Parts: sequence; structure tokens; C-alpha cells
Amino acid sequence: MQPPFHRLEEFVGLTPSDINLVRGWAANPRRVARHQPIRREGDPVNGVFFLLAGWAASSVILRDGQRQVIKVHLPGDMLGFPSLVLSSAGETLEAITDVSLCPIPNAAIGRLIEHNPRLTAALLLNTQKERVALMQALTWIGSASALARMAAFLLDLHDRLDSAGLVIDGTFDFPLTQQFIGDLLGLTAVHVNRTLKRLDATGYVDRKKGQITILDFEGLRSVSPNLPPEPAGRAAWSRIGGKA
Amino acid sequence: MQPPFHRLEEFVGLTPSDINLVRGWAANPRRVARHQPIRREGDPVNGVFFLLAGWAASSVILRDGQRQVIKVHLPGDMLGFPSLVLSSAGETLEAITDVSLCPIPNAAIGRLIEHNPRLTAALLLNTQKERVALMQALTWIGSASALARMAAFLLDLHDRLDSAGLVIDGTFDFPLTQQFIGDLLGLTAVHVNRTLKRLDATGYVDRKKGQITILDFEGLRSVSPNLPPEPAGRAAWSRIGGKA
DNA sequence: CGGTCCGTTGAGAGTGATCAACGTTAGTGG
DNA sequence: CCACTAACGTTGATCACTCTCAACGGACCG
Repeated sequence: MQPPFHRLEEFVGLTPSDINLVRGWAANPRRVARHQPIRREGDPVNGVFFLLAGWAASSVILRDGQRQVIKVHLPGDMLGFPSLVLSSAGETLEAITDVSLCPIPNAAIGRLIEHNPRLTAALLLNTQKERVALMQALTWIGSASALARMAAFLLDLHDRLDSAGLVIDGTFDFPLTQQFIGDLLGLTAVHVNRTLKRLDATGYVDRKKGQITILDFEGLRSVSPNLPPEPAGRAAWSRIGGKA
Repeated sequence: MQPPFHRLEEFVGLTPSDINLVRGWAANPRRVARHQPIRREGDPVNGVFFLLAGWAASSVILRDGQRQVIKVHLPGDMLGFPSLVLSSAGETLEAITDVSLCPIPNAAIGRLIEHNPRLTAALLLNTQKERVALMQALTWIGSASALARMAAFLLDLHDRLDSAGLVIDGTFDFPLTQQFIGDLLGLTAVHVNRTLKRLDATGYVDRKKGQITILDFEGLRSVSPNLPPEPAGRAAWSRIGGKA
């Protein structure tokens, strides 16, 4: 199977040798069954993970038992990067669906920085995009209503799935429980249910089992707290002096 | 004045030539008066900023006018990095106090990645630490009470100021309005006032004009939603194969 | 001295949480 | 293939944390 390059290639064009390097990573994927942990908070940090297929989640547990889901990861994402600066993993990574991913050991990251400026730039810029996504999430959760958060989440998810080629006609798989969405958006499962029902009743979305269809993008955007920032694409690379 | 190296050197030991390079950046600092913008959302992205002295903030505005403060920046921080992947700045940077900072143009970042793996690693790891901080903030705002958020914020601020050498005996400057804290923690200014008063009345903190003293660290930690993750320090660099 | 910003305090309202119950779906084992 | 069970989704009633609106005092600045 062709690894999902769309995230790595978003800002930097990869050379054939870069592509081969990544393909080398993806040669022996590790499979994890849905609902199984990939790496737990507190585990040793042996490297990062490149998600090849399936959905994953990263989350943090608070002392009172509350869980905050940080992000839903889709194919093409790099997982576990932030924990590189911690003495043990700072987030739990788990499979939402069956997933296929390849571990990238610490030493490989060091070699990359040392010898491959182009892929390093791709990683560095990708990380900045993750920061932008976190800033967005923080903004939604910090200052938008439940309805607005949900709308923003669904639109964002749609766009990310679309980039990965996983949307057909506004319809996409949706393997998330309402409890999970609650932990992601800072709401209770009960309120998630009411909010989704409201979006459904208004005609913005349609819910089937395990799938969602966005019926009215404009409507969703109108209740969304903001418009997503426009990515720079390859211009980001050329701006900092990169050669095509 | 000696530039604040403590952030850049946290994970990677810098060589004398690295240090000189950074000193070169800091040779001609730009000064910005308090409450003045450094760069506005939507402005062109000409580079990033290295904060030499003073406090700054990054924030995002929502369509309904709500402001979410993303982070309070202290001396030694790099500002505006996430916007590198956007077609225009995705966050507003502004001076909280009078500020001294040096602009690092885009091209300098590209040259760094190309020619200086050590400083590149320092930047990459620093960015991961920023992601961890964002994850923390998201967790607090998503699933902790006003009191817990405030406690966590004060403890975190104390620790960061301490790293920069700006704390004396638990006391530090505190130039933030309650409105600002509200925008940071996802609360209203009124509720910030009540929450701070509660922490004060309980004896956890003492407020003087423009300053705060933390009187009872254990007490604050006990109401805080979690303990901060432990940074790996230089081990992060050696783990990925970096030479001392 | 007057104006503006900031902090403080009170009263009332509302969004979302909590508690609880029930129906439905999916997974498991006989 | 069916019975059993646990997980998930749905709905109602009530509660409370935080917001909203409003007013006032003090500090700083022109």
C-alpha cells in the first residue's frame, strides 16, 4: 500500500530519495486493533509513529479522572512527537479503529536532522501546523458554545478526511462515540447528543450508523466560531529559502 | 545585555559558534511599547521573533469578537513560529509590557535548517515543548473548573518565570489585567476576579498591585487539575543521537 | 480636577452538568 | 441462530457553575 504522503508533502516537495526513505519506514507496519493503546502516558519514549491507515487519538488524563482528548489523528499524521521533550510520554495514543502505523525510532529522527534538511523542514513545518490546529482547538473550547464547537469540529474533520481522500460526496466514516466527542470538545456525552441532534434537526448534517454526511456546509460555517486559517502550502518552503 | 538562552539551551547544548549566531540576531533589538501590536493576525509573515525582554501575548479573534489568548510569552521564547505555515499570520502578537525582541527573517530560518543541525534540533524540540504547553492549556480549559485553571496557570507562570530568573521568593511581576486572564483561561473578567479573590482569601496567594506572591505551593497544587509533565532536558538530545 | 481604565461587588439568568431511566445495538457464548 | 450482556444513544428533570448586566470605587493620566 502507498503510504499517505499528503501531510509530509504539503509544505516541502520530496525528492525520490526522500520518498524511498519514508517507504522504508512503512515497509514493516505495526498493526493495532481498535480501542487498543499504542503508547500510554508515562511509557518510555522510544520514537514517534507515522500513521498509515485508520484513526487514532491522543489524550491526557487529569487527576480527577477526566480525560481530555487532544486530537483525532488521521492517516498521514505523525503521532507522539511532543513527548520527545519529556522524560516519559505525556499523552496516551490509542487506536480508534484498527490502525496500521510505523514506529520511527529516536535515532532515525536524529539522523534525519543531521543529514536531511529537506525532510527536517517538512517535519518542522508539519509541527507548526499541528500547533496551529491546537491553537484552533483551544480557541473553540475556550470561547465558543457547544453548538459552535461541534460545527467547527465536523467541518475540520471533513476537511482533513478530504485531504486524505476519505470523503465521498460529503459523507465520511465516523467511528467516534459521543463520550469520546465529549472528551474532545470539553462537553458531556449527554450534551454532545443534544447538540448533534440539533445539528441534525436543523438539516446541517445527516447521521447514519458509523457515518456522517454534511448536508449544508454554509449552514455549518455560519454557526462555526471562525473560518479556518489558510495554509501557505509550498510557499512556506520557498519563503524560507527552500529550493523547489 | 546577554540574550536569554535558557529556552534554546534546554534540550541541546550550543557551541560557541551557535551562541555567536544568536548574539548576532540580538545585536539590533526592536523595541515595542506595552499594549502595542508586534504583528497582527492577517499580516504578512516575514519571519519569527526572539523575545529578549518583557512579556508578550499571542491571541486569536473569533467572528463574534471574542478573543482567545493562546499564550503569555516570556523572555527567551520564540514568537510567531506557527504562522510560518500560513499564508498570513494566524495570531496577533502584542506587547504586554515594554518589550525588546529581535526579528529573525524567513531566510535565516531556511539557512539554519540547511547548515546548522544543532540549532535546528534546538528549534524543533522547543516547538515540541510549545505543543506540550498547548496540550496542557487545552486540557485545563476543556476539563477543569475556574479555580483549577487559575491555580494551574499561576503555578505554570511561576515556573516559567523562575526559569528566566524573574522570581524572588515566590514573588513576581504580574502585569496582566483580569480581562486578559479571562481571555486566556476562557472566563469572564468578573469570574476571574472572584476566583483570584478566593485563592487570596484561602491564603494560597497574595496580590499586591502589579505583583503576585505564591504563599502555598502545595495548596495551589492540590487544587490544580494535574501535575506538569517532566521535561527531558538534554536527555532529549542524546536520546535522538545528538553528540554532547 | 475630570476622564478613563481597572478592580470589586451584587442580583439574576442561562448554558451545560448531573442524575436517572430506558431503548437499541453490537459483541459473546452456548 | 438465539440468549445474554455490556456498551452506546436517547430523553427528561433538576442543579450549579459561570455568564450577563449593572453599579461603584480607586488609581492613573492628561
